Amino acid sequence: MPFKRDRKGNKKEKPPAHLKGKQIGLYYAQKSKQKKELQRNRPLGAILLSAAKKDQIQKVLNSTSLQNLFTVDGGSYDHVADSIFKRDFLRVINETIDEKLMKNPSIPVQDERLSERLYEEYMSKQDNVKYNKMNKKRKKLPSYNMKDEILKVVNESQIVVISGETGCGKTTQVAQFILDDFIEKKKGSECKILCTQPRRISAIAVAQRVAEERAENLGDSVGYHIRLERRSPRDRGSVCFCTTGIVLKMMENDPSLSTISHLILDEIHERDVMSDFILALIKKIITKRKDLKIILMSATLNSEKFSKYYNNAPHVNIPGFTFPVTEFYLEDVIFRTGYIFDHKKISREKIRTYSDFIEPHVRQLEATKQYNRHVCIQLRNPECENINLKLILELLIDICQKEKDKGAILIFLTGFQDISSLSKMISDSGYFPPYQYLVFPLHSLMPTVEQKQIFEEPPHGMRKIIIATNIAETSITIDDVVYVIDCGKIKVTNFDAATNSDILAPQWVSLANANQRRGRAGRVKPGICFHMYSKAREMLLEQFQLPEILRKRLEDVILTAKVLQLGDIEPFFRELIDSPDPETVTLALDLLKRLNALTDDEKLTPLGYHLAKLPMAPQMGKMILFGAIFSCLDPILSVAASLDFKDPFQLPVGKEKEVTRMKLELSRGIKSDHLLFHEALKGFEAHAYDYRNFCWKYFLSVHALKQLQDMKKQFMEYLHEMNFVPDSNPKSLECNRNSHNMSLIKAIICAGLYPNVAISKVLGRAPIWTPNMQKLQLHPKSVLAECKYFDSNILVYYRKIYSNSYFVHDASLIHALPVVFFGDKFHRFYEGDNNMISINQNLKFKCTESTALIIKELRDRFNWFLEYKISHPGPIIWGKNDETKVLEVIMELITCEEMVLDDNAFEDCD
DNA sequence: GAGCACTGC
Repeated sequence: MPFKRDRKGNKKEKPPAHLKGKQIGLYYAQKSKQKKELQRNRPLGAILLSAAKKDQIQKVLNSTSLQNLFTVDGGSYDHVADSIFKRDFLRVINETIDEKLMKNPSIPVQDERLSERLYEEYMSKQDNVKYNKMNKKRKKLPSYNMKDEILKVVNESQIVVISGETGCGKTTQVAQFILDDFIEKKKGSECKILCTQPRRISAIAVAQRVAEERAENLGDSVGYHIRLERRSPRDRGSVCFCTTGIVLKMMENDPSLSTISHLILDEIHERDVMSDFILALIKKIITKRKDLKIILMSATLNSEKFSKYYNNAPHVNIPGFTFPVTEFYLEDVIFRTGYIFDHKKISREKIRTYSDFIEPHVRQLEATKQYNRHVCIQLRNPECENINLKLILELLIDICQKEKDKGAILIFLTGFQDISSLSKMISDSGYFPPYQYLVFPLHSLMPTVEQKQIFEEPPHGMRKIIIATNIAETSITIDDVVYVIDCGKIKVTNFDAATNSDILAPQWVSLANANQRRGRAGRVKPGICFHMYSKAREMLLEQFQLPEILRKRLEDVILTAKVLQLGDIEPFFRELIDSPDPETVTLALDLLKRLNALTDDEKLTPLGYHLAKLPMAPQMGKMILFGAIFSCLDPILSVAASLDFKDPFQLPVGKEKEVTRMKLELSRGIKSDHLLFHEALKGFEAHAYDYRNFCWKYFLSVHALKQLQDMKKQFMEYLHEMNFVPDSNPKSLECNRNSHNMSLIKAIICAGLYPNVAISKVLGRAPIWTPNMQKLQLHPKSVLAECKYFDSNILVYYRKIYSNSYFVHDASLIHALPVVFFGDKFHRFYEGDNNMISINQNLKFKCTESTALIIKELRDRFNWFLEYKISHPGPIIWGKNDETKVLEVIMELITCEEMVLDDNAFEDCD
């Protein structure tokens, strides 16, 4: 065979002599495609079971009679023993929400004595000094002037849209107007208001503020309810501020919100999935509950859209009040700083597109002589549209030297890298000595987000500079900001149905974002905002960011819809304000069917029913159910909570290397980010008295760990309520018989995360690939990224996001058997003389015929058992009867495999 | 030799 050598000197096959020019290229393309195909088809390894082991398994299989317990009967579930589970499950799959609403009418509460008492209490408060002092402040709010108009509209119609900008006071006042009106009319007992907020902190903060205005403590007429935390107000004559998710969960049991008189949905312009979802549910509810009042509150910009959605519901607009903020654009910044942009090589086409866009604007500037020639030349350079940290630094220096007001400066950037670089540039520049400037990088991963200092007034003679992501747009509010520098970009994850993956990319902000950023400069006095984009660019900005429902995977949303008994998904999605892409819907339905959460005709399975009830992504739900069955819950709860909420590690600027080192130390050589999360929580929970030192040492967020610990408890309560565990303590012995078995825990992680499997072609080497040979990279934050040698070629992961390339953010190295036992679509086949098995066609393993048969039987037996257990929830009783024998065999195989392969790995290393 | 928007049950 003819060879030639490639650039690296390796032998390379020559193309046939008759091929010329382009054909040679095509020949090589074909070759590489074939090579990829070959790799795709290559088995990942061999599965070996000794004859003695097989004998032992066969004995267990012969001695148990589990298959008699369960026969599938075409969806009627007659075989399922009568139980609470069966009753609830059948109701959810067979009844529609409309039928449920009919059965659940509201009972108006009229308690004259209570109303009288509430009235007396309210009247006596009118002389309260503190109350009156607060009232004076309230009366200055723009919304206060519109009290009568708001009450009139709310009285006259079932649905009202109230719009107003920040500072108008709608969030704190509207609920109080309604409540006080009821009380004054001696109808206080008939009023029970629920008011939603999109974020946890705002629910608490608003409740505290309102209680203060009423000169009361939380728990009287005002309370809050967020996940894992609540201060309920009195039952009647009250307002409860809660997160949107809480209301959605309430509706699972009581879709008509039968005890509520008023539902206020605040900040609906943010268009998060949950509030969009509730908006659609309201349409169904209002026809059955004519007495329920709905008040929708949004920013002014898109309030019309909501009014139209409800058949032109009446709309009240409240003028806002903030201090004026002067706006400047890139033109002004270039003028001020005299900055000169570099010239970078870009394609001719991009130059032309840019020039078509900017030329009319620059010509106009030239004609009006608003700016000098320099500005016009610079604007014509396409480079001026990229984020330029040097220019931002020069602007910052200019502000500090020339502007008289010494208020705080807030800079919006897109991500960790930029924030970190700009912080370094600021301290290296020499213009910002630490005794005059307090510089705070602000990012969800940075420890500064938990520092009080950011909110406080700086010491005399010092000035705050905050460099933040969009976290400072809504989540974190710093009052004394006077200058805002807005880079004009924002990072957003979009789900891409074509590649079935999330894409994280910077894009231009929407006008709504830009307004919000600008508004951050005018909270206490007049401010200045610098937008780092031209007036021409502003003309092209979208009004709003894409609503979340168009950017997300839809598995969770579909499960929620199912458990709310909304029937077929597509008709319901069509009723939403914006309907998601059908392709994304299909992908989500397919995955739910593969997880065995939905049947082929889109009905919830018993497993799906449990997954829908659990407050987490379905993969994590499956994981904790398996953790309960295999009695290794505590570690699995830690993993599930961390993956579903957030990993507790922080990343201080400039400490990247050290964080990596400490993570490796904590992971003790186990190649799994998931087990690292478990170690973090284990350490935190073990150091009851000096957890702060532990957290400090390993760069862990105390706040995040506490919340994760609470989530574990909550998950346990759900499992207990579902009757999968005997009590609700995550640490209880019955639930943790096997919690020391790391191989088992990794196998259960695999059971939850499957089909998110990645493989490396060469044992122990990066790069890694999807089974369909898409190239992946381990994210540098993963402990596996540092790993020089893998002792297996299979790993499972939860998050895969495309940014510069496809990054796997968290991973665990696992061996073959967990995939073989817990993966779907098991096949046995021959390749030549070799007996093979495959999972989902794309993960192949060699093995003998008898091994394949015995594994298949074990798998079938386990799946029977699983299906039985899921539809007959009850704690597993170990060692007493047949049911645990199959589990024990599987566990033993999984554990042995790891030990054998570890030895092989050592030999390979030598 | 790498790099990580933000919420929520």
